[in-house]
Amino acid sequence: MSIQKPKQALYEQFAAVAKALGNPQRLELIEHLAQGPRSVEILARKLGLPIANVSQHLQNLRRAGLVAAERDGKFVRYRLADESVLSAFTAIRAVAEQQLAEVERIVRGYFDERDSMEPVSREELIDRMRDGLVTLIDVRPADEFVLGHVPGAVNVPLGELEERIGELDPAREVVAYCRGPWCILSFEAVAALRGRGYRVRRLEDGLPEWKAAGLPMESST
Amino acid sequence: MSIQKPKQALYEQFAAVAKALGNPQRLELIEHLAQGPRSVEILARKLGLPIANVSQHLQNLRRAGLVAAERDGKFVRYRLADESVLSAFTAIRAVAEQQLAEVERIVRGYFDERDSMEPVSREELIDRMRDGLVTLIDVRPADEFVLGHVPGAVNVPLGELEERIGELDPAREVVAYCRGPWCILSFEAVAALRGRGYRVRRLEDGLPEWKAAGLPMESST
DNA sequence: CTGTCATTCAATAATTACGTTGAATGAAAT
DNA sequence: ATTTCATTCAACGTAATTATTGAATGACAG
Repeated sequence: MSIQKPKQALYEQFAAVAKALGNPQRLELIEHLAQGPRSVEILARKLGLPIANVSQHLQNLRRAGLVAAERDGKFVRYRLADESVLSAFTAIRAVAEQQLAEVERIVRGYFDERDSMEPVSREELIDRMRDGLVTLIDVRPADEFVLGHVPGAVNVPLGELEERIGELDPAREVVAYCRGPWCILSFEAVAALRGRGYRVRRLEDGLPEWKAAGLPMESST
Repeated sequence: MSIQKPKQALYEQFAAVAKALGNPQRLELIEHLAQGPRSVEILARKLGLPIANVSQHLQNLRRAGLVAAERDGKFVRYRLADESVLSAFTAIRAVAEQQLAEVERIVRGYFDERDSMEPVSREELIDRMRDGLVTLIDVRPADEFVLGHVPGAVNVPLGELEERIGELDPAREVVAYCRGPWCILSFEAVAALRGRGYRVRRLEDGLPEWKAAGLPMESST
């Protein structure tokens, strides 16, 4: 029976991909790489992990074919190997969202806003931006912002939100986005601004999804 | 900083889903369950594994929220918890297909047909079936066939193909399908029939994808 | 050529995952 | 009640995964 062997081998290939995704740190790396290419050092700083550790995780991802790397002078620039990697990440997140009430509970537990946290869709945002009705803020750190952001967005990193709150017109609705639908930064921003009386909502997705949808990007180089 | 804790917890939830998918046996279980609910014993027979082992894998999947189980007399009927599980499986398979030339190589290595192995799309199949141009054969084992199949398909399990080859009209094109795009059964069937001079192709997907697309199903109860 | 910096490698220890075995449940049939 | 059968549990040894550490590479600057 020549059936068993290749079947096994195929499932092992598929499992290798899933196994590479089966680690919280690596998933976080993928979410960062979904925003654009990054060096090992930058990623290590973002995750707050030792460089050697991040390097190993990245090599793990590379062995599974999820990321690619190329040398750029002293740095090694890692990037997602393919759009299908983000699809897989998204699909896994979707399973978690649907199946694990746990996920909802975690976010709810920390951001106990009884009032509306319903997100804004990309389409709605585009419409309201065109009509000049909203202020769009990107609450990611400045270094991520310069590497790429939604056109028209103002960068207000979460840490600077308090001091720069005067820049925001209280008469206009504010929409905040960051790295993805479960990225904590935008939840915190919404909570903070709402506490100051602003009308504010989160964008349903983050930058990677915006990019994947083929919508225009802007970068400050 | 209240940011770290929930972020970690979220990525752990996502990783738990991927981790459950990161095992060849469990992926094979999911592919079987994508065809319909199954008992532990049936799955164990299909995979050729000890029952206790399969039971543990299924509980593993259940803990991650990928499958659900309900008692039915002496049996326990397992099923996919949600359509999103099949999406995740498909997305992971897509990454493997794109990234790992290995996958292509494995199949090619065992089925070294230089001539056209291009599959038939679902749409093309539906058209040609309506026009009565093709014989559609389901090469899965009979027990899987009776639990659900594409309307109009004839069940010719791979093992019976040789002896029942007379039932197939050599003047009509044959299309074979089985459990999924990489299911080995249909590759073997195509190779065997082509060796006998038949015009024969594989359906690009298998039954789970047909079902997921909302196309009609038929079962022989 | 030397020093510096980003990255990788190698070795270790702690933890977790895996398959196997035989016993324990739980439901149905005799 | 007892038997039978499907499933699960508990315990074990083996293997794989993980983070950590310090040393090794490889590229650039002076």
